[in-house]
This record gives sequence, structure tokens and C-alpha cells, in this order.
Amino acid sequence: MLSLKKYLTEGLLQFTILLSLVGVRVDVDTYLTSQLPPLREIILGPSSAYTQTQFHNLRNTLDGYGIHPKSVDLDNYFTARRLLSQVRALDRFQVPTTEVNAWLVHRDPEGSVSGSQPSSGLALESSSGLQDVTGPDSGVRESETEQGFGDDLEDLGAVAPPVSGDLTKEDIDLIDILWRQDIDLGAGREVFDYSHRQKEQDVDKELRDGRGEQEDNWAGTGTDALAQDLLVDGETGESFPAQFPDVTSLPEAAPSENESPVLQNSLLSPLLTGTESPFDLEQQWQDLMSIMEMQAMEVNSSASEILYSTPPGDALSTNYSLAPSTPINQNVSLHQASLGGCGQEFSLFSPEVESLPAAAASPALLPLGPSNSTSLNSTFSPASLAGLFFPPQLNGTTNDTAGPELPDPLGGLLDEAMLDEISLMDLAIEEGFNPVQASQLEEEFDSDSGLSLDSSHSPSSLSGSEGSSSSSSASTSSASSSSSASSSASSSFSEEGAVGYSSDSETLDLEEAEGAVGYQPEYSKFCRMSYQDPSQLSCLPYLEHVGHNHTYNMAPSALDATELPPGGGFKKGGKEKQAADFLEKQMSRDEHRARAMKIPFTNDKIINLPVEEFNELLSKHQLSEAQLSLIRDIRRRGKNKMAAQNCRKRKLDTILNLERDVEDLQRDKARLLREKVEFLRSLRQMKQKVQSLYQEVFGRLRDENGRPYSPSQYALQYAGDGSVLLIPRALADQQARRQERKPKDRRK
DNA sequence: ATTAAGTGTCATGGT
DNA sequence: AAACCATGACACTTA
Repeated sequence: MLSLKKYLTEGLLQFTILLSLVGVRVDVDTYLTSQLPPLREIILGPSSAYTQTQFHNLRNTLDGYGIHPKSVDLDNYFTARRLLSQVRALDRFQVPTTEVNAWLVHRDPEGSVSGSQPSSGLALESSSGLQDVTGPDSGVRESETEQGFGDDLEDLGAVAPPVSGDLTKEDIDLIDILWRQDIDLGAGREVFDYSHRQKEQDVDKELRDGRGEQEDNWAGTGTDALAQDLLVDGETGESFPAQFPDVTSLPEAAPSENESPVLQNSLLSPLLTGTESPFDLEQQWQDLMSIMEMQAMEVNSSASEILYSTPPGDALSTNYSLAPSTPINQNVSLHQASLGGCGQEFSLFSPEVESLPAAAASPALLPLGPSNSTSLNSTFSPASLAGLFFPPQLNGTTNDTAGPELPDPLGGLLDEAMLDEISLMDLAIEEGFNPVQASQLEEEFDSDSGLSLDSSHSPSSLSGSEGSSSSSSASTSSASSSSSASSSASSSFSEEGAVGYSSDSETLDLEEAEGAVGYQPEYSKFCRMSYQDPSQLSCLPYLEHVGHNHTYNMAPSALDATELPPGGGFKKGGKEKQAADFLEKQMSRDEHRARAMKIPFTNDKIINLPVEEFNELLSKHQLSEAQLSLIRDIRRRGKNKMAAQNCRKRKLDTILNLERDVEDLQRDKARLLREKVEFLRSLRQMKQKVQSLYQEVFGRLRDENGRPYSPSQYALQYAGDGSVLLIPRALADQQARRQERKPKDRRK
């Protein structure tokens, strides 16, 4: 706790100090304390504590800074939980902040500078509500998504009003603690919210069942009731999930109704409803999500600020109680001002801005609504920091171009990442990310191992043994699956002798595989093949004469039946005669021919003897041309037979290997997909943190007269070296446009 | 009787 | 060139 507080505060302090050094006056007053980490750490640092392992890597590569992970303890404590919740909440909105609404309402009356910007906050606030609403509203969404929405909605409810019937005091305390701890990490409070977790569990169940029961979740808990409060507009009585006003109403209504968060909710919601296609929904979702999270960040930051003025434990309660004139409110107002409802702020702080059309105040909303079509770029683009936090007016005019305004090193990546994520989501939905894979993924997550290539996962457990069986081929990545089984198998009778494709372990492996997979036919086949193989006859002489008869019932007594000189005297009892007849039937055609031609040696020898010995053998006997011809044919056919067997075996192995490779690749793909989503989430959260910090710092800046700077006129700009400058807005916009063009040109 | 799978053979091409 | 091997194609056998 303390460390967190310190962490954040120090970061902010340092940030502001840096700003002040740059020449901007900062209202930091009491916050001055100890060390001053690099600015980038202030900005990005908090996220490090938040991040997962991969994220560290990613971030490092992304921002180019070798930021060391901070708050290791926190990582340990929360990483696992966060990962899990993130995974489970992948499809859900995080709508952490409903509280803001209350703030705004209470705040309006306040004329003080600090409390004067309620409207801005409202816009975003309502947007969050919108988000929630949007999901359910759009019937296009799939069940999972709907669930996610439902959860989020619930979350909203749970989060907003502090008291939830189902939560015990302990629960609440725990949640608060966790939440506060995670403030710096940027996690939305819902992460720790009991009801939220409950929902998650429900969702998991539902996912497993393949069908969710959203309604149950909604009505089930006390938090649901809260959620319903949010969902149902108090003034309009409008039920968000069900229906929304026309989008068109927003522009007009928003300006006039800035003060009423509730109303804005109703107003904003329509924006979201606009999109209907799944893709748009996804985009929208992402937009809203990020915004919401950003908002959550704001709340968090405000809460963190609360730490200064109030006991840490009161942070939540303070938020809930919404004391109008508390320092918290001031903090909140700062955020809000930068976020959305700048209109009032302007009126208070910058008269010149006040003259702006009332409608302009709504622009804060614009990013939300319009962003639907413009996608994340407008909302999350690097420069969009300014856009997000600055007055709507500007956004309204420079909505599209505003993005690149700030040369945020992360910006481009983030944007792309966001887009990618969307496409990813689509991919996931379209492709293999069905319940099966999802469950599999979940499994892997639970196991805490990103890579579970265990062959047991695959429906056909063939893969494991197969992989081992073919040491030759393209089995590349599957090392994990097969490994041990093969090496020990060499004892099998599959000595293939002269044949080139001799993989000792192969036969056994196949057998094992078949046994496991039900490859019975193959099993018998290979057995036969093995026995048939002349090379094995040396080991199993009694099988020598098993021919093309599909049976192995070769009596040892039949040994060398053909080799023995015809009429070679041996007693023929009844049994023996029977056996002989049987054996004769079992003989291959070539054996019959050889017998008929009175060939003086076994086919085995004919076939498997090395050329030299074979020729020697031939030379030892006086053979007719016919006999010689037959012998050569027998040898040729015999060798070809083995070759064919090997060929087929090889073919089969190849097929099986390919099959396994496909499975492995599918697993890898799913894993990478998950990881990507994770990364994107982390990136988004990090960016939100940066944004909130930006907001906060900017909100604390004061000019010579002690007045805050107008977001519409000034913007903070990150320099490449990590410094931060306060520059005129126009200049920032210019630069943003410049930067925006570059990537486009590249594409061309 | 039909069919699919397994085998054996042949022709061909490569080593 | 001879010997071998690999493989596609075809035919036969068997279940």
C-alpha cells in the first residue's frame, strides 16, 4: 500500500517537477519528496508493476527503454490474479467507473475552480455507461460477448455505489484494499470486485456450457441492483440495454445537458448503438473499453490523490460518498476537465474559450461516437492523448487529425496493436477460437504455462508417438510431445535390414501409437510387415515363410521348406503333412515358383543376400536360364516389396507427422493469439496510465496567475528524450498532423 | 456384391 | 552400367 502510494505520488511529483523545470508552473505543493526517477519512469513506470512477464519484454522493445520491473511484490501478488482475470475478461468490457457520475452530480453546484469542470467528466462517464449499454443493445453480439457485457454492466453497478448487498464488510474492505493496491497498476476496480469475480466464474461456467445466462447475473446479486440503477436512467427511465435514443440526438442534447451525468448516459448510449456489424462492435468495443479503462485510470489516480488528503482506507468510501468539496473532488475535476466536459472549465478558467459554442462542449463525446467509424486510431492514436484530454472543441474540428498530435512513442504501436487486436478478435471468433480452444486456452492459463504442447491435448494422441517415430522427417517443433517414447523402442523386431528406411524404433512407436489411438489395422499391418521382412527372418527363422497371406501362423517346422532339397527325407506324420500343406498355402507366389523351379536356396537368401554373396551363391549351383531368371525376378520383386512397404510406412508417417504438426501449429496459433491479446491489453492499460498521468499533470499546471491551463490551448508533449513540454495547442496539432502523414506516406 | 484397406508388382526415375 | 531404392499406378486379396 504505502509503496504504491509512494510510487504513484513520486512519479507524479517528478513529472510535475520536470514540467516545472521546463518552465511550467506546477501546483505540487505538498508532494515534494524524495527521489526523482526518470520521467519516462513516471509515465511508464507504474505500468511495469502492472505488467506481466511478456509485457515487460514487449514494452521494453516498444518504448525502447529498459525499464526495470517495479513493485516486484505487487507483481507477485497480483500478476497471477490479474492474468487470470484478464484472460477471463478478454471479451468483457471493463467499466470500472460509475462513481464519477455521482461526483459530477454533486459537483455541479460548486463554483470553485477545482470543482467546476464536472461536465467534462460527465461525458466520459456517460460514455462508460454507454459502453455497457452498447453491448447488450446490439443483438449482433455473440453469447460470450454478451456475457461480457453483462458482467461489465454488473461491474458498473458494483463499482459505482459502494454498498452492495451481497458484499460483506470484509469483502468490501478486501476489495478496497486490493483495489487501492492496484490503483497504481492501473487495474480497474472491477478486477477485485467480488461480484465481478463471481460473474467471471459464472461466465466461465457459461463458456463451458456454451451458453450464458446473462439475466441471472444481472438480477442475481445486490450489485446487480446497482447496475440496474446505472442501466436504467433515473430521469428518462430509459433502460440502456434495451434501447437507446437516436444517435443524432446526442450532439444537441449533450451540450445542454452537460451537467447531468445520468442524462449523458442516456445520450451517449445511442452513439454506441449505431454500429451493428460485429466488426464495428468490436471496434466500438475496443474504443469504449479503452476509454473506460482510461476513465478507470482517472478514478484510480484521483483515488491515489485522495491518499494525500485522506486516509488510504477512505479512498473508496470517499468516492462513494462524493463529498462535493473534498480535495478528491478537486482531483476528480481535474481529470474530468481534461477528459470531456471542458466547457465549464473554460468558462471558469479561460473566458475566451467560454465563448465557444455550447455544442462544442459536447465534443468530448465526439471521440466516442465518431470514433466508431474512425476506429481506434482517432481515439488512441499517440497524439490522441491531447485529443482525449482536451476540450471537445478541438476534437470536434480535428477529430481525425488530432490523433498524432503528440509524438507518443507508444502511440503508433498502440494504435496498430489495437487494430490488430480487433482483427484478432474477429479472427478468434471466426476461426478456431471455439469453446474447445477457449477451454484449452483457459487450461493453459490456469496451468500458468504459456506453452502447453502436451500431446494429450490433441484429440488424436497419435501425435506424440508419431513424432518420435519419424526421426527423419519434418517433425520440427514437436520435440516436446514425443521425446522419450522412441529411443527405448529399438528392441522391437522391426529390424528392417537392408531396407533403407530402417527406423528401429519406428515399428514399436507405431504400435504404441496405434494401440493408444486405435490404429489397429495399421498395427496388424506393420506387424505383418515386420515379420515379413526377410531381414527379420534371421532373428525369427520360423517366420521366414510367412508370405502374402495376412497371417503370421508360421510353424517353425516349416522352416526352410523350400530350401530343403525336394524329397529331402523327413518323416511326415499327419500333423506334419497338415502343417506342410498349410505352409504351402501360406507361401508366396515367388516361393511357389521357386519351389516349382527347384531353386536350391531360400527366397530370403535370394532377396537379402548382398550382391557379391548372391552371385557367389548362384555360381555355386548349376542353374538353368529359367532358374536364373526366376531367381533374379524373385530378388527384384522381393526387394521391391520391401521397398514398397517402407514407402508406405514412410508415407503414413509423413501423414501422421503432418497431422501432428498441424495440431501443434494450431496450438501455437491459439497461444500466440492469446498472448497478443494479453499484450494489447497491457499496452492499452499502460497507455491509459500515461493518459491519466498526463491528465493529472496537466490539470495541476498553473500559469503565472495561478490559473490552470486550458486544455484547448495547451498540450503536453513528450520529447524523444523523455522530457515533457507544455506547448501551445496549435503547435501540438500541427506536429500531430505532420506525424500522421508520415505513416500514410509510407504505406503508399 | 460392393467397398475400402492392405499388399504385391511393375514401370520408371533417381542415386 | 549395374545395383538399389523410392514411388506412382495397378491388380489382387481380404475383411
